Amino acid sequence: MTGEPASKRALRTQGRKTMRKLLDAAMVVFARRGYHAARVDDIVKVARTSHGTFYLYFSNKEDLLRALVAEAGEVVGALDSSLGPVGSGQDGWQELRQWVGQFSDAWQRYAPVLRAWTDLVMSDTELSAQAHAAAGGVARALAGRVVESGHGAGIDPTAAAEAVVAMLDRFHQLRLFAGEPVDAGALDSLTTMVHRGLFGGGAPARPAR
Amino acid sequence: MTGEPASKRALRTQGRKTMRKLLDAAMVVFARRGYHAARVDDIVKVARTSHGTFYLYFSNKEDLLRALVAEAGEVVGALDSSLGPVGSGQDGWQELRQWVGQFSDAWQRYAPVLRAWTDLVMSDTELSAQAHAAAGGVARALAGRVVESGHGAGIDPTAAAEAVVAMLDRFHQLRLFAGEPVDAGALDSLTTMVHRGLFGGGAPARPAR
Amino acid sequence: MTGEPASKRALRTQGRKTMRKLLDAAMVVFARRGYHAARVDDIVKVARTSHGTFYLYFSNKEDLLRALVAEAGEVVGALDSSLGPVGSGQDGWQELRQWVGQFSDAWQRYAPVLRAWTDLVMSDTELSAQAHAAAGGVARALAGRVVESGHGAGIDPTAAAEAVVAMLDRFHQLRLFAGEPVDAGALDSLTTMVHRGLFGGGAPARPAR
Amino acid sequence: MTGEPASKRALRTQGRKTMRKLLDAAMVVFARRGYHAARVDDIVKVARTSHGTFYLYFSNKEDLLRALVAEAGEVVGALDSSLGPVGSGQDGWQELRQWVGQFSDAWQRYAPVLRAWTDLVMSDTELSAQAHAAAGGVARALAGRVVESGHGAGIDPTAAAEAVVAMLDRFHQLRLFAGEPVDAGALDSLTTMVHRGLFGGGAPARPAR
DNA sequence: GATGAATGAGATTTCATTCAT
DNA sequence: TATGAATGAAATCTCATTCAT
Repeated sequence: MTGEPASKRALRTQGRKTMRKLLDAAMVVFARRGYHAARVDDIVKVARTSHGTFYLYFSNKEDLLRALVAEAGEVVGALDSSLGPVGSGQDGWQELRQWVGQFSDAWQRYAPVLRAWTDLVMSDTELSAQAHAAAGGVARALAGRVVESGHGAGIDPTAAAEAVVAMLDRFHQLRLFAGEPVDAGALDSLTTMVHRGLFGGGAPARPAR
Repeated sequence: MTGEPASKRALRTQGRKTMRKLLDAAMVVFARRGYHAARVDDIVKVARTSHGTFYLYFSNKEDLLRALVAEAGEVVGALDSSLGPVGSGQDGWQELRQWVGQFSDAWQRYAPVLRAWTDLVMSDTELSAQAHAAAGGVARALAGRVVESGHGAGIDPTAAAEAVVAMLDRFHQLRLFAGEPVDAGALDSLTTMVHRGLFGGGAPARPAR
Repeated sequence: MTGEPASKRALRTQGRKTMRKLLDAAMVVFARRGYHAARVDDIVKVARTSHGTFYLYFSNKEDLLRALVAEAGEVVGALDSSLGPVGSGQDGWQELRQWVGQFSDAWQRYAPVLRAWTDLVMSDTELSAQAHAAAGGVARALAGRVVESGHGAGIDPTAAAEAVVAMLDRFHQLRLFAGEPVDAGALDSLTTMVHRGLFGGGAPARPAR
Repeated sequence: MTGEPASKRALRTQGRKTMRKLLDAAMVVFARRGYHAARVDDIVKVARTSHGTFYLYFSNKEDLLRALVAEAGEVVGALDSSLGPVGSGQDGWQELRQWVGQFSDAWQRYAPVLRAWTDLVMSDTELSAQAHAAAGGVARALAGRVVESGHGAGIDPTAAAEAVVAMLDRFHQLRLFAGEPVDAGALDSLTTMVHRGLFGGGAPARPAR
């Protein structure tokens, strides 16, 4: 909280490499133990560097996590703009499905960061609002599509979109932290549920009628 | 790490009262600071008792949290059996809605416990599986109703039910920890979404046309 | 150190019984864990009584140990006067042997107390002098016999006698705390050594000459 | 209870110095208060270092004591091989006397360690056997000389040797902890006693006759 | 006489962070 | 740039002793 992260300094090639080693090591350790249980000692051991070096690049443990969250944020932020219009037909389902897949990929890639983040957020009331806001970015994109689709009658699109993001997030958390995979079939099911729930998607392959 | 003191001892009236005071105080403190930031010292101060007394009843902070989780579990467990058949019509929506409301009430009542629990689970890989299993109980009840309703075509009912529970859980988390209310309107929206998504619920009151 | 041992109070039959239970229980616990590691809790559990009762009879843990030591002291003190004149012949050996045997019996009977006592003495410089003085009583008796025997030329009888007591004490300690028995043969050997060393005892059965 | 930190790490010059400071400080504190009463806090104060530093080098108080015991063990172990053949004449007495003197020097040098060790052993049944085994090393050397001298008839050399070591040990303990010196005269007396008792030593300077 | 709940001083231990080299 | 020894605030936990019933 106090010091200055060295992030301000212009880094030479070697410096960048060391910083990268620390970030990667942190991912590994956060994956293993979460944020609180992760000791700076563990991180520098995995990075094969020293305590002193750590504080050359980050002002403290939280600073490092924020750097990782920022990295993750760039990838996750891409979700804001990658969802096209979602119709009630097969095309709409496909559109939604690819977006869900993208979300899942991003989540899995940064799972340790998200885990650590959740861990930190739980201890820091102030951060909770931020987290809500962050999820909000993605949710807004979705809410827009719901309104646009015209099938959101009787539904508060903001709340619904938030809920969908919450669902995707927590679903991945539960499955992955318990060591169970998030397979394509599960993502199909979630997609279908959301498609029907918010975009007027019909029962799939209800051929006759 | 062990955890056993008080559990073994048969408690008299006074003992029970003191234990209750500690559990309640912990709820308060966990709500304020989360699990990790909560110090045993804070808890005993709120409970107006002493450090030593704490360890008379719980072997450590985690032991106390587990006791609270067990209490919460009884209330949450009631949700397993409180969801009746859900049809695609208005009645079905009502049934689902009351269940969602019940979930929301339980969640809000034990919000601090759930927050603390999440906090702890994040640091303890072993517990993650347990948490998944616990959520599974409620999810199974829902999955059963989905299958029974016959509108789950193209959906893996287990995954979908899990996802709904995940959604309700995380949605409450996001809103409440950010200090925003979970109002009836939002619950209506979630209900509608799920009703359409899993139980063939139509657009509400789409009378004419 | 502070309070008043209730020992002052005149005890009724029931009171005596409870006190006895506590003393016996303490012997058991001291035997198992030594003085420092013995918790008052252990003692009252073995005695099937309560914390409060303990302090009704003893002002603290040390007080109880002193009571046990006093008991042991009566038995050990008998050694002061039970050693008759020790000649250089077979009779002298017999006299010495019976005294050594008596010492051994007393020691083994109060082994837990002696162990606890040693434990306490180690932590309390002030008590060390007392312990020395106590051992001195027995040693003086022995020193007297050495002088009297006329075979102590070139030997400081006080130091020698002290050393013999030290030897008997520590030898028992080493053997018994290590779980090995102190058999008659070993006592015979020690007796012979001392008999030759201080009382002019010859090689046994040096018949001729 | 584990015990490992510093042992693993390779120490630089500074590290060694700090460790030495801690070991020396512990000797001082153990001498003043014994093992149980010695607080880690006291040790670091004497060593003019910090609490945290202590745990950088030792995993706990017991670990430190074991390190000291190991050091003392090297010195004491030298006694195993420093006793030459002991005849029944003046030369034999001299040989024995120098060995006794060596024992006394070693003991006095490590008195605080031995005191602490005794203190710890009293609380830990498991360690008692170890202590017995350690004493055994020195005792075996002595037993060998007894057998070799041919004057051990009627004596179990192992028991006798053990007893002599026990005597030397406890005699020093009693005297030193009580603040009384172990003077040369006392050591002469003990030597004479053992020489006569186990090696056929005659009455000293019984010139005529 | 007896009980066991309550106390709180004090002991051990951890670990994020600083600093001298 | 890098190192790792040193720091010390804070956290956990124990247990002899007191006290209300």
